[in-house]
Amino acid sequence: MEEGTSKLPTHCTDTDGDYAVLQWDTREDCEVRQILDRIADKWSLLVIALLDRRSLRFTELRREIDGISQRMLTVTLRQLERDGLVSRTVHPVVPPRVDYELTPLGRTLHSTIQSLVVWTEQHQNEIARARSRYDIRSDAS
Amino acid sequence: MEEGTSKLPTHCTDTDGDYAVLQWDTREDCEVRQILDRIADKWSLLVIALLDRRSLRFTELRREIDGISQRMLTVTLRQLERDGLVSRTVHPVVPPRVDYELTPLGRTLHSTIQSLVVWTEQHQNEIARARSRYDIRSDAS
DNA sequence: CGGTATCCGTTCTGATACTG
DNA sequence: CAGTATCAGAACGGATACCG
Repeated sequence: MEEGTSKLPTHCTDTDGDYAVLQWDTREDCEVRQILDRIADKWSLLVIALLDRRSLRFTELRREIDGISQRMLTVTLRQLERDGLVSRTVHPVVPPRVDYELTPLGRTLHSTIQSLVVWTEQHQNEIARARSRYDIRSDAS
Repeated sequence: MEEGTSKLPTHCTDTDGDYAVLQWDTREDCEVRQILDRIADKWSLLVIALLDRRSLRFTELRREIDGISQRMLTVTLRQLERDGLVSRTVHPVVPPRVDYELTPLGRTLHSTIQSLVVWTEQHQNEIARARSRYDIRSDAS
């Protein structure tokens, strides 16, 4: 199961100048690239960000994430569960109750995601201005 | 242009317990959601991460990002340029030379993106194990 | 309530051909 | 070299119907 053809060095840490440089695997099928695609997903990001602090039920998540369909929430939660980032707890009651919460691994990711969200909130006006500038220039062309 | 129907509070910072809680706009057309979709994009993430330290030419970026098509690199770079995250410099020489580099705004985003990449690298094995566990359970069902 | 299964339009993306 | 334009196939994602 360990690779035979030098598969998966995945990244190497290198020193260039006076600080560490991260050089990741350039291959498309690289593990890191695949995982990034998953967690940087439109819906995954929101689910992880919302599962801060307390567990949420399926319907609560759906209500919080405007625009998500039942199908996409299910798909997203299954992926996150598969990746060990979210845990799913079924309470055997009627009507059914299912709680989702971050696993310890998921919680370590949460802070990084949160800083991405915070960055976006703090810079949204700057980005909006940049877009206006760009669009005006394009119109003038 | 300022909203008339209480548009765009976009997020409010709230205190609950002993630390700040971020509650963002749940609306789908919210600015933050749109921007997150852009920067958390599969290719954008990689471009921003690669543009650390030095500017890169179009072809250099294409070589570094395995699997990206010319079209998608162009599209991605235009979006990042529009958002004011990447600057495009055309050198009037033959053959043409175009350099891309992070703007100051882009550089502030870079560190956040980088920590996402680092998180992924550090936890890829843990995720791979979680996936195996999940897949084995599913097979057994 | 919390799903699954299916259908089907839209969107994304790569391949290809062409250009300044 | 660094693109643009076009097109077709694949993937995404919503709507709907149904189930434990």
